[in-house]
This record gives sequence, structure tokens and C-alpha cells, in this order.
Amino acid sequence: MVDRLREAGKRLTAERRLLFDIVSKNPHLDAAGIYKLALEVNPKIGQATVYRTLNLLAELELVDVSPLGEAHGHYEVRADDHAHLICVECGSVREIPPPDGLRTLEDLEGFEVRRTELELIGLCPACAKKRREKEAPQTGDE
Amino acid sequence: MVDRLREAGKRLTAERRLLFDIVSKNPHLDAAGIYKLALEVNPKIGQATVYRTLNLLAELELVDVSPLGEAHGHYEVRADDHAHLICVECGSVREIPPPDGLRTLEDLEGFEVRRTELELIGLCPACAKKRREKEAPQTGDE
DNA sequence: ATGGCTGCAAACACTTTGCATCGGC
DNA sequence: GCCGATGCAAAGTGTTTGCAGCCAT
Repeated sequence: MVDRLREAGKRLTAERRLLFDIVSKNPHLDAAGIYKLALEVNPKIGQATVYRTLNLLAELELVDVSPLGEAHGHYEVRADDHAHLICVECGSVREIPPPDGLRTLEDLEGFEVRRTELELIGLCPACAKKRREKEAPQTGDE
Repeated sequence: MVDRLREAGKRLTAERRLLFDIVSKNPHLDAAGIYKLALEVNPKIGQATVYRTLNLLAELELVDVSPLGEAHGHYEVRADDHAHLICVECGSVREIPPPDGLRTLEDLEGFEVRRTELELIGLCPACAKKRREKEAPQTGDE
């Protein structure tokens, strides 16, 4: 994470460290939850910092914003793609890592699927092309 | 849709018809976009009605709220599960229906996937059980 | 020492709610 | 005719922004 910040010419502050740390250890918190945990460590951190930092980390692709069905966006550190089992009733989230992952329905272990979302997020052909043109061989990373 | 409303003891109004129709024909609009289209047909429809109706339709499981990566929630009529190709650059959304769907990567036709989200939305075992207990044979549908 | 980052609070955008009226059943 | 649904506008919630001081570089 340090490297990525440096790369992007951003500064490494205690707040950023803290927030990234919280997101790492708590995969499915929303901004409010992250803020709350942050307050316990640094009582005078501001929510603006939380939002700014999460946006920054998302831009640097260090964390992902996971939409999580009904609820609001939650944050988690970028990792191997995995499935989310999201309960519409209690909001609980279970993760299924990909290797041992979703090979059979039995892996769901009693979870009752109502609907699924498969989102492939990236660049459409046109934008991918534009980006390649715009981008110098080594420098650019947004 | 009419039936589902009836079932739930809800009334069939022109506004609900209109909004459902708009969502049907425009799979990836957000609330604001839906409202805008609705205004063209019924200039005095209120946004509150749009929100209330969309929430109602979502509750009746007639439409889904699709989180769509970076953007805000979008609405679409419930249909066969399909994948979304979401461009982070221009925000375009392409749908891939399941039968002809994502069997090979070539189906992506040049889309450059950066990350994927697989969300299985439903009831965790505990809540599924609770719901079965609470639910009378015929009456209850929350 | 400098410019980016932070905290604070105001601004903003989106969604929900209260109430009187309207209209489906 | 009754009770739910609507339209309007105000309230609520979550997120962003402006600015002065602070701190990583």
C-alpha cells in the first residue's frame, strides 16, 4: 500500500494507514462503520478524511467498493475474486474464496439464493482502446 | 405485474404502470433517469412516487436494484440472471443473457475485465429457517 | 519550508416522510 | 365511500467541498 501511494505521489499519513488497516481487517464495513472504528483509535479523525481516503484507496485500486445487494457500498481490500453470500434478511455477508469456491451448490451450505448478480467491471472495447492510445508506455496509471 | 400487485393487496395506478413500463424498456436507469422519463409522459408525477413505486416493485420482486459497480443503484425488471459488463471509464453497461451467456471469454468481445463481483443474494440458513417458521402456509409475504 | 492532508462545518445530492387531496376498488 | 396512493415540500441521511492550520516529504 505504501508503494502504491508513493507511486501516485500521495503522502503516507497516519490516517491513511489506519483506515487501510481497518478495511483490511474488516472486509464488509461501510463508510460509517469504518469511521466508527477509526474513532476508537484516533478520536479526532473526521468523516471527510474517511470518505476522502476510501475514495483515494479505491482509485489506487487498493480497495474495492462492493455494492452488496440491498445495502450501501461496503469496502474491502482488493484480493482474489470471491463470491459474496448476502442475506437480505439480516444483512450478513459470507465470503466464498474462489479456489475452494463455488464449484457445487452444496458449497452454499444452506444459503437460499434468491437472485444473483454477476458484474464484470472493467473497460469496454472503445474505452480500452482510447486508454491505450492516451497512455504512454510506462508512466500513466490514471 | 398486475397480478403481483393484486396478490399483495396493492392498487394498480397509472403511475405504477408507467414506472414499471419505463423500467422494463430501459434496463439501466437510475431513479433520476426514470423520473425524467416519467415526467415526459406525466408531467406532474412526483419523485416521491418514483421512489415509493420503485421500492414497492423491488419489494414485490418485480424489479431488481442492480448496484452496477461504481455508479449508483440502477433498476431493472426481474429476469433471468444475466451478467453485466460495466465500463469503469464511460459507465456503459452491456448485458449478457445467461443461455448464450458467459461460456467462454470470447463472449466478452473485447471487454477488458478488471475485476468481477459475484453476488448471491438471498437468505442465510438462519434467516431462512426463521422465515419458514414465521410464515403461515399461505398468508404471509412480509 | 512547502504543498498536500486533515478536521471542522457548511453545502450538496439523493431518498424518505407528513399531510391534504385524489382515485382505485 | 373508504382507504390507499399521489403530489408537494420539508426533513433526513450519506457524501463532498471550502478553508485554515498541520505535518509528511
